[in-house]
Amino acid sequence: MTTSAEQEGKRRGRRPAGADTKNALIEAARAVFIEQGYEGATVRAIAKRAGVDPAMVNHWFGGKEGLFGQSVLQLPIDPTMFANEISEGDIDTLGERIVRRFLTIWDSSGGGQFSALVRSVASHDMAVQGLREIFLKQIFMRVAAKTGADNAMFRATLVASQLVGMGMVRYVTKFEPLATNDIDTMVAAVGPTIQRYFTGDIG
Amino acid sequence: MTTSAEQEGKRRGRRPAGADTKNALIEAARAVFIEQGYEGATVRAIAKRAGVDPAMVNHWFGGKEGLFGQSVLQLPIDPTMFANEISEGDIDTLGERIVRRFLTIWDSSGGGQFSALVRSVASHDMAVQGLREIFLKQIFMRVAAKTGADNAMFRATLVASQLVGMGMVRYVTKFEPLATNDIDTMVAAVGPTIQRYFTGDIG
DNA sequence: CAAATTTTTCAACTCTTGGTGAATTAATAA
DNA sequence: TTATTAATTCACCAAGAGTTGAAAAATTTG
Repeated sequence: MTTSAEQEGKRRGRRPAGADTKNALIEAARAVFIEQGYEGATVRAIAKRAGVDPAMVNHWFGGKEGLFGQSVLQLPIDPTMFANEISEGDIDTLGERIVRRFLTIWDSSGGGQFSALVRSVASHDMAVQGLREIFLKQIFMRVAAKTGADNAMFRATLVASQLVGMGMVRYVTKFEPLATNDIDTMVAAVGPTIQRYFTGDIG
Repeated sequence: MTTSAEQEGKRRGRRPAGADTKNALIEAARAVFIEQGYEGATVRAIAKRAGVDPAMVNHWFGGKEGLFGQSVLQLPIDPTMFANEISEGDIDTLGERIVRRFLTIWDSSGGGQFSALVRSVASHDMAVQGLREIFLKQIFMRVAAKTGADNAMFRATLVASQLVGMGMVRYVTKFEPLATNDIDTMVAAVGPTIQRYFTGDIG
């Protein structure tokens, strides 16, 4: 009965306004990259999920690579703000504050955003450079410096290792009960570890 | 001058014996999967590296998937043996023993094997199930049970989080100085964390 | 030796990939 | 209104993917 041209949403030409294709693509890309990784995710699958033609990826982002950078590689935090927030306050509760802040941020996306970042790092070398820059130099290194302890860089990497690992187990592999334990429980368990890495005796 | 049939090493038919194609493929697969990830690694590239025809992958492993399982997903340790080794000895140095053992094992492949596993987990859901089974239930859970502490499963996941994180930073993102610090230094820094997760107060 | 089997290469097939350019339609400017 | 610009879809391409089946050569078996 219906010709292919009659079907709603398949007409050619510019859309009747209000349709934010760019954002739709970014959200779809996040989801698909999370589920499939960089290589596994296809431009076609992303476009389909966004309800848009695959050619739009090229039009708006210059290609798959560009879309990747504009979706997954965008952190949900402002590094400088993060560093400042956790720096101010009692130095003895620094570890607890960081763990709480870390989990609050990543929990808000159900862990998907964290998964995506790990996938990026695993399948895409360029992401590693970005992470090092942001996490280490802009955040942990800055915090470690404020404590005045020696071996600031080593301490920063130790902190990163525990936080990244906690994220892996909670968001990626989802080992129970760590994956669903409430934040307070996690703070009590992991906070002291971070605290020691920053201000304690590490050998 | 030379016809294609004259060139050495390109004749058809069975090879002059002694050529262990299967193993050559497994080793090549490990290398390429490590460097490229599952999707990024091509059967052709693996075969070329092994000096063998791509069709051999199908012949010996039934396809790319099979080769993946027989190469990367093989852990370089025997879980039961590992659990026993670290269980025996002074319970107060349990943490140190685990860190030392963990690093010794994965350092031996230059970290590549660990990277590959992470890549698998990130791009291949089936690997997660395998990891949970092996790491948690067969190793850490068993050890945690021996200590007689409460919350054995929570403790096991905490241990896993710190070890996985250490592996991520040392082998995957390679943040310095943690990436190249010698094992003794790492044991001194991280050992106490593991020890506390197993036998200490975690909230 | 002859027959059967195993191992290997080769060529080709099909499917999917990311990307391109023209055509089409809506929105906007003159 | 008319002309211009922006947004979207479509059909198609070249490259590369994993896989397949037949042919060829070495080995093993009878």
